[in-house]
Amino acid sequence: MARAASTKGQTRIQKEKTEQILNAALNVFSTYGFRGSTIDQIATEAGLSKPNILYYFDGKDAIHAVLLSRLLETWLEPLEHLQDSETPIDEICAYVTRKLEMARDYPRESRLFANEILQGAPRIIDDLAGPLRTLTQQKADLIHGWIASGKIAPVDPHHLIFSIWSTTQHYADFDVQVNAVLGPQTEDRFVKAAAHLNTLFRKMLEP
Amino acid sequence: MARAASTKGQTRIQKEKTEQILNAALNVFSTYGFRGSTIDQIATEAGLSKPNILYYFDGKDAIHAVLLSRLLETWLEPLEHLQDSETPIDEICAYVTRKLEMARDYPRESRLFANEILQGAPRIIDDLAGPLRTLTQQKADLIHGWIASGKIAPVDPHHLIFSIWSTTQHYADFDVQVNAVLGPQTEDRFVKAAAHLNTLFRKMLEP
DNA sequence: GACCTTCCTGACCAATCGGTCAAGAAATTT
DNA sequence: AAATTTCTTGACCGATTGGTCAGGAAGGTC
Repeated sequence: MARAASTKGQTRIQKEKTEQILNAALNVFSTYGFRGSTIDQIATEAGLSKPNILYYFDGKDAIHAVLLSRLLETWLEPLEHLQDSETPIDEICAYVTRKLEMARDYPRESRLFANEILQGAPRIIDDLAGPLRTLTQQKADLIHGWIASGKIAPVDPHHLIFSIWSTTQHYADFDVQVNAVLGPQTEDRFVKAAAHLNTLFRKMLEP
Repeated sequence: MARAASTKGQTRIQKEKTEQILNAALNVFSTYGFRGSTIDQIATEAGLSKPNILYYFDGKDAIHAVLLSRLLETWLEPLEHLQDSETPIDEICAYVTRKLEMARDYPRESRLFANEILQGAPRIIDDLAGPLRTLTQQKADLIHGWIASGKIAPVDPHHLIFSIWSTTQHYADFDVQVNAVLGPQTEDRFVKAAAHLNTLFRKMLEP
């Protein structure tokens, strides 16, 4: 067991180096996926030697596992915040905005997730079919309630959620394509995207 | 130069084996990305020996290149078909439907593309910034014309196109997640998705 | 400053990687 | 059926992979 594995009793150096490694690993894994990434790449990126990486982590899998579990913690948070409201359209649009902000501020995490899903999600399939499914079903019920009371237009709640996920994460995962198509005028991309997605979902949900 | 490289004068066996290899390679590359895939994997998948693969193709890169160029040929086709019409909303919805059908019928191609983009699109960045950008700009102008004549509601044409790409491809690229969240009731997924996306874009575009 | 723990690395290992090659097997042509 | 071309593969190569280990350097404690 590597030193950093125990969450308790970390020295100053341990905290620094593990974060340094995880940050470098996030860069590498989010770009090349698990199988396409090497410990050497992570070591170079982190400015450390390979054996030093393996001093803090039990192996390539262990690093990836920490990143994934950290990711899943924060990934579901925005959806968890979706709650009953007198103005459900605003509530949903606020969720869209939050998701888009995450795509803007945490693109590496988004791509790490996308890579894992694309490759069949071997390491997180249980989380998807478990907690994520439960949470999604719960929020789908909430949305269904809004429909039943005529507060929003009738839509398939699950597919609405898929639309929100896909449209927002697109700006992180397909960033290269978005840049290539829009050209070098990069600055207000997320502002325009926010406005666009806001109208998109608002118009769809108006009864 | 491997035998299969010349498009002309292929023998029966050459045609068969190259297709066999490309099919296997599409399975592997679309799942693991370029760097995460190995020639051995492709060989096993194709039921051939590794040297036999390399008899038909000049190397790993060559196989991947053929798959990508084939992909790009067919990938832009649906968007190219988007043309001026008296009923632009129907025209756009038809495009959405076509894209969704491609996600249903060619999920491997979609994932191959997604993997390439996620990994920074090193091999197709020129196609993105060139032909794709030109075509997208052209269709954005077309959409802008519809807006100017009041036939559809005002939207950012580029971001509209992004929304169409992301929502449709989501059902191919994030297939595992969609399955996990929706559960084993898989059959009419694409039917429901089609209906959902139809209302989504129709309501957004109505003036 | 002596002692103990933590930290770091060069050298190394077996396995796998992309790719080569000579030589034999199978098709095809004559 | 002989000659020629096409096809296939076991054995092999150097480079890279994930990972180990002994031993030295640095940090912290008394």
